[in-house]
Amino acid sequence: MSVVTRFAPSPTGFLHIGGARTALFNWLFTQHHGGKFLLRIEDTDRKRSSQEAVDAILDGLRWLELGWDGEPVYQFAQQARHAEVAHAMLEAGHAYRCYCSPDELTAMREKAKAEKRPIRYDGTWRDRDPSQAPAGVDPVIRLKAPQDGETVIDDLVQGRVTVQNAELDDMVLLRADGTPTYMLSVVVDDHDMGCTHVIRGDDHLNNAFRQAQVFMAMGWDLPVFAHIPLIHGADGAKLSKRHGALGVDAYRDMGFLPEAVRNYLLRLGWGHGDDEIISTAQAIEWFDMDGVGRSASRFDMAKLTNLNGHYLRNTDDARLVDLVVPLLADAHDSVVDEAGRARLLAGMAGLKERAKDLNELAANSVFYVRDGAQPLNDKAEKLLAGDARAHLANMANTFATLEPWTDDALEAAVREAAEAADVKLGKMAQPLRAALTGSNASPSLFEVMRILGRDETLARLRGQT
RNA sequence: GGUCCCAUCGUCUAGUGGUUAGGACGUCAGCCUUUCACGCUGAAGACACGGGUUCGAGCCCCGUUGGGAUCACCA
Repeated sequence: MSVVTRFAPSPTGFLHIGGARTALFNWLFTQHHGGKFLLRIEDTDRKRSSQEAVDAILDGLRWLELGWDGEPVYQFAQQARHAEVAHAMLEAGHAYRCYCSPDELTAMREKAKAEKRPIRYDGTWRDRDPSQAPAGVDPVIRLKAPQDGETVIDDLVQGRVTVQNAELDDMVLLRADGTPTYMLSVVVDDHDMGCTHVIRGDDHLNNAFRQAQVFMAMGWDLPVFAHIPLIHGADGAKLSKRHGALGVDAYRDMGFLPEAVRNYLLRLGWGHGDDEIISTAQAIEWFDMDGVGRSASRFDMAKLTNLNGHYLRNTDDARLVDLVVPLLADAHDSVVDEAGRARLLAGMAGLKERAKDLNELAANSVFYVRDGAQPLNDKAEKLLAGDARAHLANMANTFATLEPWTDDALEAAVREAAEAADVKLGKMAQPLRAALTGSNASPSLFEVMRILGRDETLARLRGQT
């Protein structure tokens, strides 16, 4: 039997990091087993669903490179089918009409709460004859759930979980207005889509029991469930916007690479021995549910950042240039021309060693693409205080006739000058760096000068004197 | 509150009855070095607690404590 999984977000907001991990696990699971990864948009809550959210989720999945099979299924469009199943259950005696008003139900709950009894529907209409129905009340259809025995879920992550049927009440399948509830829709859609595995957040574990009852009432095969633990914020509390429950687009904007985010999310709650850096191909080969832990994990921005730095350093220079050029234009007001692009490409190896994310990479790259005297940051300003500018002028004269224009020759010239002036190399090099890059930190000074070329180097040095 | 789930360094985890409890991120120290990074070396740092079972328990059982999820005509 071929594996079919689905990712089923509600389009009520962006694709947050927890949803992204759920999608990743579903995707990896199907890639590993050679199955199909389907997408279902659970848009039955018309008030909270929006097309913008659908787009954001799709964009997020695309950015993470988690491709799905076929067209997304929109749950709202399946309404008639869901209602049909509810009526079939009614016919078969697995469901019944309930005429309780919302007020009555509220009163029922209040009473149960006051008496410290479990809060659940008391089955008022379960065995009552429909002839006793009050006039003018549209009934809901409730599941006629088994009252004795227990329901068992053999969960791939949580193990065998059992709940007494007496703990479960008769949930609503079809509302008074004839629309299906989520609990019904999920089951029907999972069945109709042929899902063999349902991999989702463990906030759904409790729902699984009632959903299992619907599957059984319809005589359908139960999918294999895998409820994966939720991701918490750094403080251990539920993920909130303050610490990571951002949309994946926010991580893209923070300059993270999709492969770094995937690797991080994979290791959050899943392990394979001591392995940390895991390529997507390797992940597909290794991934399975038995490696998934059962406890919630905390989101750690520092580790994501570290991983991102690793992937950045191992990314092809040309791809990084392509990623950085738009950032230079947008955030640094520097439109990159052909010459700038060539410098960027030449300097990228040195640049990428020093950045943790694309934004930092772009910021550190600006000096390569902005011609002329560089604006100085505070530390660069200090480096050029005192007699430093005089050294600059001397060095410029030396460089004017230096041959060949190579890292080694450049370094030799600067070392010689430092010796002649009887100062340490740093004393000579740092002011040069400040003038050339506008900063106190940069890639190798000699590499910078080589890439900038003689004319630009001289222009920048003389521009500061 | 009922039900369900969870519990190894600050964080992510390895560990399935016998280990000096391992790795990674982070932290600290040092090396490298023209700066900043990278890299390298080293250090500190954990089995929540209490009972069992066993020759022996981080691993098995029970309880306690702590955390989480869920209890709608939302999804």
